[in-house]
Amino acid sequence: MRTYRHAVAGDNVTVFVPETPGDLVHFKDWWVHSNGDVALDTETTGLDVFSDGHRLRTVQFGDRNTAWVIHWERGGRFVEAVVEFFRRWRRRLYIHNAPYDWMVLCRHAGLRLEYLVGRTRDTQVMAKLVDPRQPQEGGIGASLKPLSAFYIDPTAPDTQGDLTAVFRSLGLTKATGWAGIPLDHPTYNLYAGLDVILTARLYPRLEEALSTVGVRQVLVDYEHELLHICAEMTRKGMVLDREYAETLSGKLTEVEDRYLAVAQRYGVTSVNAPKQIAEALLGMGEDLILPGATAPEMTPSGAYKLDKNVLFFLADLDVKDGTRANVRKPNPLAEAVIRSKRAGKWRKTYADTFLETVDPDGRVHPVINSLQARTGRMSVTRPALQTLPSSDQMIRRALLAEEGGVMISTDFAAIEMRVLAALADVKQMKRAILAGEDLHEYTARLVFGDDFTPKHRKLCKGVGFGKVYGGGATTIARQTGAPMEDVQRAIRAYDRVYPEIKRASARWQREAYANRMVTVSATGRQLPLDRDRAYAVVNYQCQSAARDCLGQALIDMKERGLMEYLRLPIHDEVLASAPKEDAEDVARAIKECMTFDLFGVPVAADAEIGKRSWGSLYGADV
DNA sequence: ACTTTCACG
DNA sequence: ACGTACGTGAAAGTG
Repeated sequence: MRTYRHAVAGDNVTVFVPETPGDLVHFKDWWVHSNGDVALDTETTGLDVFSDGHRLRTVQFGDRNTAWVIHWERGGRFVEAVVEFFRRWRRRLYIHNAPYDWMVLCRHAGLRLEYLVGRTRDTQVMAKLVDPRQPQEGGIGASLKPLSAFYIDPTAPDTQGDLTAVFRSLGLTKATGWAGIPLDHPTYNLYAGLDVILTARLYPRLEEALSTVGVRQVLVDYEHELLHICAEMTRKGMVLDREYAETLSGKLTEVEDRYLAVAQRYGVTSVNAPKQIAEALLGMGEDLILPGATAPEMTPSGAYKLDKNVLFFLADLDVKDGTRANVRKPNPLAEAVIRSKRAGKWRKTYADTFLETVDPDGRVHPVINSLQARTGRMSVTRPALQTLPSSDQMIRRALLAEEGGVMISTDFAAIEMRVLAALADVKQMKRAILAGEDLHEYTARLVFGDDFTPKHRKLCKGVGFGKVYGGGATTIARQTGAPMEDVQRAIRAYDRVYPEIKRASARWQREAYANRMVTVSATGRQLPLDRDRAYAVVNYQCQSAARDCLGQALIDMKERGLMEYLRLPIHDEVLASAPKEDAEDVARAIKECMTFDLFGVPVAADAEIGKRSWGSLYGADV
């Protein structure tokens, strides 16, 4: 038996690494006689759980003073020792970022997700419920290292970061190190063990912290249900039309190169280098001043701003639909940059990522972070399926329903406005929603009278967004393109018609100041505000409550037996795949789960049934 | 590591 | 007193 000793918060802790079947007997003695819960972690060859070569290397178990690193990779009795633990263990498992280890153990140890889910408390979820901010926003950070440093021991080692240094000393990289480091490497084993000891120590501290800030157990349980649902969706994944994706990648490369060649004629070697492009454009006699402005717009660091707005204007194209704007002479360099850059982004970020992440069965498994944003919103990575272009079906066309199935997309109708009406108890708004009116049309009529125009409606929609986002007249004018006077008039009228919004904002801000700058959501979520952006409280309240509407709807869907159809949550939308003949029923059931009362405001949803590809729900049929 | 840009809700 | 657009992930260039 290898043993390693280390100090954690002044205590001597021990990491045991069994080397013989005889050593494994001691491991069993430990867990059989343990009378508490244990922390669990795994080390693998990489993050790509669903790829062909992915392997499980070690499984670690521990309490606050002891860790056992079981070398699964050795096979035989070592594998049996782990399997026996899971067969007999009936108490809690503490896991930091559980969905990853769930996937690993399901795939490599053949465990049932339900078994693991029922036993797990995820310390990362608990930490995010105490403080959902990312480190760059002033939070502690959700990974084990900063949390351990904060809650347990400021000198806790950076087990991941320090290992990267070890990888380098062995001639390995961050990418190859996890697979290539020898199984017996002392640092690897010590750190593998420390991770579970730290997780075991983190759990009670987080329980304390949750109770101190007043997060109720029901919210913790609800988050764990969502963790499960999202893990099921990740595990199931989505069918990729691989041939289409390959062809698409090729076609995009072609476009990218063709327009890069045009840009090169003007001395631009990279379409992603704004500095070069600005220089070339100035050399062509452009002043980079947008209509209505008196000087070129600059970035915070003092460079010329050369984003889509500027480039589309220079190319005389409409930013929204890409058609000719006919307001100036098109600049050919600007147009080439737009086209090459877009094709490059779509290829690299989407088409190629599909092909890089697809599993041997032709499925992609997006990682769904069920509790990611500081408002509680979910995020999706590898690939980032929440951000596929929607202006064109080209990219979404690559993702398919199951064979013989169709895609169903169901989205909440104006969820954030409805949530605002409910949370702030906006009387007139509630009345309009209950009467089934188009909210922005209703507002336009109240503000501009019965002879309001579509422009007035658009403006009122913009003001509504402004209210939800906390924007002012300047931004709303810029976003809607409406004249400043109209915007100001609409805002004044809006405040008259819906006075409760300002009152709620003031109340939420006041309460936050009295509560360590934290506003508490309708579901009891802690939402820390930035001191210099207290106005964002309206957005945090709305975005967060809307996220919980989606969360509750997902839980209801699972309870109604719809889990197998669910593919992806997209903030106010749920994407599903169902057999053609069941599509109507599934769509209706999903829609019912997304239809409910929220403090007297009806929350509604619309379901759309497409064809086999996700793209069929966008633009022309496929 | 930071900045800029762009894809989404 | 007044006004402030919100939340993400990803790629590439810059220094």
